Amino acid sequence: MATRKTARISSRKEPRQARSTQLVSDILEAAIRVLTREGARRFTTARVAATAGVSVGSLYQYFPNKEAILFRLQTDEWRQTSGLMQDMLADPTLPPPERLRAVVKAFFRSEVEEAALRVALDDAAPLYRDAPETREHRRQGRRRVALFMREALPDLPPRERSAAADIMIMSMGAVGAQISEEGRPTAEVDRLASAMGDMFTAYLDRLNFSTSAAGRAKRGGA
Amino acid sequence: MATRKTARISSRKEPRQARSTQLVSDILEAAIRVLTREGARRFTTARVAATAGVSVGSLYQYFPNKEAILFRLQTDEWRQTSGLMQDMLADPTLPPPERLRAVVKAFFRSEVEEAALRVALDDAAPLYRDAPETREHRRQGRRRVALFMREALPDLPPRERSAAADIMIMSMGAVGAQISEEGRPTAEVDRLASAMGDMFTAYLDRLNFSTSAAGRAKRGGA
DNA sequence: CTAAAATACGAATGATTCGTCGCATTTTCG
DNA sequence: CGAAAATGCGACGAATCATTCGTATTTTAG
Repeated sequence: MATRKTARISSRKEPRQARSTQLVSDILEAAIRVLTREGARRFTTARVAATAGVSVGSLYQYFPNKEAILFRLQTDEWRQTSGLMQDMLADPTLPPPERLRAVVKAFFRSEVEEAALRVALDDAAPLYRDAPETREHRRQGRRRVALFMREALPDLPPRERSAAADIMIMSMGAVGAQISEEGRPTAEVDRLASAMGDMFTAYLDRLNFSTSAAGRAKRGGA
Repeated sequence: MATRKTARISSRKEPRQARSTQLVSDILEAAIRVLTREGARRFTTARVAATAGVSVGSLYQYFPNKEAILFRLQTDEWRQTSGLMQDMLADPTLPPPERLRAVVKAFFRSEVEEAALRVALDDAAPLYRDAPETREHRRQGRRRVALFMREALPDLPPRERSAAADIMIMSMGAVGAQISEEGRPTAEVDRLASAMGDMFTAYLDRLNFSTSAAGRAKRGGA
């Protein structure tokens, strides 16, 4: 087991002047450039600073360490899709399976959109994966899906329902890491998204069918 | 994009005497220990050598670089499950869906069995991911699944069939990275494996049903 | 305008790591 | 046995990096 030190990852100090605000956003922009163009292995504080046109010292004014920059990028990425997912999963005008399809499709699209960044962040994951903030993000994601599942699979016992949710989350979690080829045609991405959507809905339908059938049988219905 | 140098990963020289054969296996054993106990980040040649009770120089006699050790471990892991999968997927005595369930279950079990090692190898993946040998392994895996799919989804057009295969491979690929908590009870692992098996079979059934129904309709049948 | 606070700088530091090389020891084989 | 080949050793060179700290510059506020 890799015993990690559950490092603190929070901002060192908040930028107060316009100058420093600009500096921070320059650094973040540069960090993305470095990460996508050079990869996680070459993501060094010196390179980021140079790319941003700042000095390392300045960088360390606002980020306690390298992890913090990566974590910030990951957080931004996560926020960017998370809100969308939330809205889609809760949309009351669509039946649950349709919502799920929509979410899957949006997710594939967004993962492919910035494939290089996603892969690089993934490679760098060991650096920030165990941070408490990261855990919190995961927890929230699970909670949202769980809420959706209660609606999509109302008759399933909680234990099986959460297994179903876990499996789907797990499957989607693999997308970013594996779809990452550049220049992949949109049609192919959509085909894959559609396939995963089909798989999920087929699964949901079967779960609902078998439990409601069992329920009817128990209650003496046809 | 991370432009990598597609490093050569092959043995530097073959051990000829009993002494050196032992040395190599000592190194590999130590490598596993270091990787599982210390994690990918602390996996250094010095630590591996020390753990094995050998010198760095000796290590470099039989491995051209650090990647080679990791790659060798990954290959061994892969071989260990690959044969089993192959047999299960091709077993003619079971209907395809049952085979798939069996494979999924076996896969979950094996991933959890050595969770720490899998996760660490995953973290180290950037070091060997782009090696040609690794690509070859992936290619073979896909070919096997494709073969299975031709049997499980005979009526599906090839394009959709391969999308289905990709989605399932992708989903299973996520298991190792995400199921890794230690001390996870076997019951829970099996529940998850079972859920994924259910999902896959529900998907297969639906694909078969809809295409065979469409086929019947086209041919004028009921 | 001026003193204090905030911000920016980047050379220096200390730690880590990979991989090599010349030499010592052990094994093989005639 | 004895020479040649194989194996084993670990100090060392070279490179890379994260992070700090004393100083210089800019902004703010009185």
